[in-house]
Amino acid sequence: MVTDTPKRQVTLDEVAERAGVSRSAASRVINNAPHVSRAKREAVLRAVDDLGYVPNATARALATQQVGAVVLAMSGEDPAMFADPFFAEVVVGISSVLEETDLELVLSLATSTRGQARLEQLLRTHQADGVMLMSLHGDDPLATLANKSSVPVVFGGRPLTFEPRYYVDADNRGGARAATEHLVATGRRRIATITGRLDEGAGMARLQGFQDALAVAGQDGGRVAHGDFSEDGGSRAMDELLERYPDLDGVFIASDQMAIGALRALGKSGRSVPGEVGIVGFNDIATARHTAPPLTTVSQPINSLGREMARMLLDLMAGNDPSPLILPTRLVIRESA
Amino acid sequence: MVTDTPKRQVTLDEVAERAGVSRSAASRVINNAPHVSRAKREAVLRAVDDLGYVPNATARALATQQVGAVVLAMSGEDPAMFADPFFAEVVVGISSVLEETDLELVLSLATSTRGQARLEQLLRTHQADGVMLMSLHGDDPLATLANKSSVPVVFGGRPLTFEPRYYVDADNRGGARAATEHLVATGRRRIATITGRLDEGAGMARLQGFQDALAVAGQDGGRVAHGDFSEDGGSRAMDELLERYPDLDGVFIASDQMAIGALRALGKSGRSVPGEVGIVGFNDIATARHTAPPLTTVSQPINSLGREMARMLLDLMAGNDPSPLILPTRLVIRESA
DNA sequence: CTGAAAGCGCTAACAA
DNA sequence: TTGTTAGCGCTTTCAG
Repeated sequence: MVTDTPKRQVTLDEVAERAGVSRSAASRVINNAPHVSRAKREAVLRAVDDLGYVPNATARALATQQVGAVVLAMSGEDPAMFADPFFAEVVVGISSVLEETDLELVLSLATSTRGQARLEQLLRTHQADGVMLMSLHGDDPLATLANKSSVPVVFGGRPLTFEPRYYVDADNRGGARAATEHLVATGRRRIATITGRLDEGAGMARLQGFQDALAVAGQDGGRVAHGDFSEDGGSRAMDELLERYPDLDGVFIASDQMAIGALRALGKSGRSVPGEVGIVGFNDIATARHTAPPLTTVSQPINSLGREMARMLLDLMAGNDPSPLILPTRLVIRESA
Repeated sequence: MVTDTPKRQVTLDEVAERAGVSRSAASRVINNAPHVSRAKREAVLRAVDDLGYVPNATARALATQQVGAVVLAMSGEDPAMFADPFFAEVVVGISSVLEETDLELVLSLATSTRGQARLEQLLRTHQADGVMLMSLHGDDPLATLANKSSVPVVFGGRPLTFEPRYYVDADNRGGARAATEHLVATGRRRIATITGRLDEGAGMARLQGFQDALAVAGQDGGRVAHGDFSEDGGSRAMDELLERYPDLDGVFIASDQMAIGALRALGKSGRSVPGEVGIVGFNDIATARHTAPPLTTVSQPINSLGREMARMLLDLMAGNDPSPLILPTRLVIRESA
């Protein structure tokens, strides 16, 4: 027979009474603070056990002014974007470090204005002990808000408009440079790029990396078409590129999704990959291994990104002053370039 | 100039004082309860505005005994499994309905024993007003625990060991049946299956659907190999199938990931798809459109699954008694069968 | 319609 | 090492 969970909550007072000690003594035991005699400590523990006492987190939060939760907030107009496996992986990373603590993870996908307002409120009302902010677009008001918030905030990725004090980012620029250098090294001479959204830090950084590499190689970095990270966007951008630069022989594409779209467009135009044009993507999504041909791409340490964000936040909450982090990316060479 | 967020929290008392009313009156206004004169109401609202008052959620929670949060818990031994886009999509669905309410979403990935313990505690201590539970394996102790929990619980998918009172599930059995019927209808006569984990409801249901279809068609439903939903598992299972039934001409595979592995194994063995053997997968993951050949598969309404789980939970929390839901699946015919 | 007062369950000075 | 005493900020009877 399992002890049935009692309907009403067992309070600390009841435990104290049962154990024959004061409430504060009981409290000390629960939080294993010092200044409790061994005898009393054991009595309390026994009472806890008998009664099935479990501390009330809310009451504790009210008393300590600490919520016991951190929030991961992502803003953006399109709810569907969160379905990106990228986020799932980040969450797994974060979760794995939080699991070692007593903090809960609350997820806030702020898409609608309503959602944004809630997030804003969350930041103002100390409903969380810390905040992780991801994927801020353009001049997201959230960024400013977060900055003047009194709770610790760490950014995942860097917004365009300012450099946050605390952030962890992937080396997008370096990854893009490596990707482009690979194109150069394999003999491509008329290289173009399809960018991501340029109102996002990652989109811009990848464009810069592309240009860095071509500048160093002494090649023309002017062949650029704008995409939006989506498959269709990639396809459209590729069409545009093909029309403007029919003789291009290499393309660095700022996301694998776009690269998949581009592959389609390339196929329609009758170009062979990697024969006539080599392409390299970014992100190393699962599908990248199954396209035809398999995609050469840049892999990000997504899980680590989440992990490090969480660690940094914890550090911050502990009163330390951690340094920002930039995580290395890695070129994964497959067959498309 | 933006009003600076004051460091200390503005309390209701301060608002009341500023507005020249009692605290209870102020409280009523905030929660727009009746019995407040128009004049007072406006005075309070003005004070709120002037002071930048925002209610303290924790205090409110303590007073009302309502946390203002629901948790989405997923248990399972492998942290990586949460990286599955499936979960991301479910979360998006849930989030979209929660956004209309004032509830926060806390995410609990209980992988380690530590994590499980925390979840357990969460359930016992009323740290949430409701719980959504997903992907329970075998005889997960969580299931029992959740069942005798005093907070409303809705299941995503059905565990094997018992039929929960409240759940929303996809029609796995029906989907598998449709998939298999398609194989039959396209002339396959020696059809096998690769199952998922059979200690999961979905895995078992898909096997049953397979058998249903073959029984109706009067064919042999005995060609089965066991997989674990993973790509490698699918590949291994396909090898096994090929060895045992070299003449098979169709395979229903309980997940696209496994189907991808199977495709690889089939290629190695020199079989053509769909020429010599037709295959159909399950889930319609993004990659399914890009395999060679593109995968015929069963699509689940994942977003709706999340959505309906949230709705059902809300309903439950409102004191109603909703009926379980089974969401239809849909066969997506591409080129692999 | 209005306000006083009694909690919600826990923590943390402070005094003993 | 102990226990007493105030709170934390909000809600909610219950009289008026």
